[in-house]
Amino acid sequence: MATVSRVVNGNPNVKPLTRKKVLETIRRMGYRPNAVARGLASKRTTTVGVVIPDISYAFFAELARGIEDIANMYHYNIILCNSDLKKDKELQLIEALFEKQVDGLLFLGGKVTDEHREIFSGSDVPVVLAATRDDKENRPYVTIDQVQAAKEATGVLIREGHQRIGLLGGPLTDPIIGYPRYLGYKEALLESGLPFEEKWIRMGNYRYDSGLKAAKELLETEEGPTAIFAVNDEMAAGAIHAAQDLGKRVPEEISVIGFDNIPLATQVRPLLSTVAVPMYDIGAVAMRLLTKYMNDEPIENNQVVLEYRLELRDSTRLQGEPAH
Amino acid sequence: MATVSRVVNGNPNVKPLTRKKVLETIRRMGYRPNAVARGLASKRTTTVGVVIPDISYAFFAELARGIEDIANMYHYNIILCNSDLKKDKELQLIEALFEKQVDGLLFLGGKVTDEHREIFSGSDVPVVLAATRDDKENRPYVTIDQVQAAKEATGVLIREGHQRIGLLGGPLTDPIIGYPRYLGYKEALLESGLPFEEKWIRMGNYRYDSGLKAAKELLETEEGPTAIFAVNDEMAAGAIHAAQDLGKRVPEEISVIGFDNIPLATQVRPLLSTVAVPMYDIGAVAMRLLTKYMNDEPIENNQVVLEYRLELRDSTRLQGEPAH
DNA sequence: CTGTTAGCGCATTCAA
DNA sequence: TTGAATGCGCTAACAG
Repeated sequence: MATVSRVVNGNPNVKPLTRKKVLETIRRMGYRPNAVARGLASKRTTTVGVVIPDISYAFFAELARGIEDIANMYHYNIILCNSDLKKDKELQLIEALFEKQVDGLLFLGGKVTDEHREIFSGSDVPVVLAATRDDKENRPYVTIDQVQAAKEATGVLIREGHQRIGLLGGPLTDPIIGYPRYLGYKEALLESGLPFEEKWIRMGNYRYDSGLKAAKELLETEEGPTAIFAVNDEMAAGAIHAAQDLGKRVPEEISVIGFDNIPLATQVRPLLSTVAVPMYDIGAVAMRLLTKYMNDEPIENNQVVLEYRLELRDSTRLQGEPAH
Repeated sequence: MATVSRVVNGNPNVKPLTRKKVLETIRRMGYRPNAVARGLASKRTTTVGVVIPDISYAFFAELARGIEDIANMYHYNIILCNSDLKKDKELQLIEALFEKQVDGLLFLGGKVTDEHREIFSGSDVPVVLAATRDDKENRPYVTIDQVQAAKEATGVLIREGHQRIGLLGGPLTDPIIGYPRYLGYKEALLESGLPFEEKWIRMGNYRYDSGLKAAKELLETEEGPTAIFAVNDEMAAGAIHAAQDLGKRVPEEISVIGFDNIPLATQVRPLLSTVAVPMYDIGAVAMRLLTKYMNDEPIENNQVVLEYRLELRDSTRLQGEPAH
């Protein structure tokens, strides 16, 4: 019995001939190791929990792919849970994941509250944040500099000479996307001495339809913006179509820049200029970092800020890529 | 100890006062049940395995959302695995999932081979197929009638009066999408007495870029098609843009119809006419069916064919919805 | 209604 | 290099 355990787990202390015989017998009997029993005995389940806002968003789907690929590479499985960004659901899911004895947890894109911190620190399971961060406590994360990126995106419109730049934002209560990207927009305007006007700001829910609708409102007003920064690509695509529906040409009359660089960005005409966020990499790097924690590998940097890139295509007029 | 187990599992055979005391103590101690131990003892893990081609495809992401929602509703967790439609990877994943003692398995959108059948029947874990089927063995599935739907989509173009109808297909070796949708296209043409020409057929990989490229080739040829049926929306969107890039107006000069009705269909101009596939429902119904198997509930129908719907928007000229 | 007992299928000592 | 014994934390009879 112990010997079988040894060969199944690749323990070298088995005579080659014995190993061969065991393997043969395993094959013949169709023996399948019970990972649950193994998990109970070894206290390792080789599965990690992933709490993600909504897998049906292109952004998170791509991130999840990065996570799963790396997990698979290190022989982990992932238990995937949609949180819809609801705190109570998040908490309940994390609890359930801990009960299932996951070896690690990836928490994506939600706000980290005291309740999160309490449940996280009540366990010795490593937790890595992805596409979010905890600015109060020191917890490992992988993300990008949202404020700076939003600032640069807005900067593109400014350098094109626009004086009236609108914002298609997300809820300011969203500390992960909505607020920082709003902040970047605001800072860019203020630093350039351009007017920052509430009336050129509309909040959406990150979906195409909300972008379409909000952009229409913006563009229909007197003295409306001549350029729009949307905090994600879906809304930006909506803005392009809103402009077109109103008979305005993009980018000749209206410039639009988005954020994320989801596939949709190259599936609209004109091609959408945007901030290319390394979605897959955020997931992959976060998962890799988590494996280091789970296997007690040395960790040089547990708070990684990935690079983004301005991807200027045809919905803006500026050419080339500015340094940043 | 047994009493604690009873209150944790909601067993009614506990005196209310005792229950209260146990609950109180649990809270005070911060006791967290170990689901792995429970799984070993009870032989139920309340987790199901999901093998899916690629979660970063909008189609499967939406399906996965349906699965997870219903799983969550019935207090199951899902272990999500991307197979990339590779048989060996699928097999290996299924094996790993069985080792982890999943209570059930959802197998999505891959071809079911003899090797699949062997591994499936070598276990008593219930398996439900979603967005695919096994036409050789009698296994539960949830899907739509691909051939008929493709036939109707093609029929829309035929009724518009087109004589030269092109196909943007998938690999004919793909028995789930590529082949049946090709078949529907072919049957529709033949039944209408229209020419079925190889030269009007291009195979893509379901991605936007391949649709764009293939459609360009098709539309640039002499005597090219005046209408295109793409077997999925991404390629259809590519076709719309290919036409536009060539200076042809959609739908005035070229009609395009897609398949799936992913969000992209309403995020291009003109809005894409397509076959609305109930992606979320396929996932949800499949998961619900699986819960019935896992809980030994009576099952009236274990091979469900869901309804699709023609969603005629602006990339075709036909109005309204034909009966089917 | 509650406590006692015996596994669940493994990994992990410890001896041999 | 191998086998025997122990226990991981729980559920499921069973007895009381």
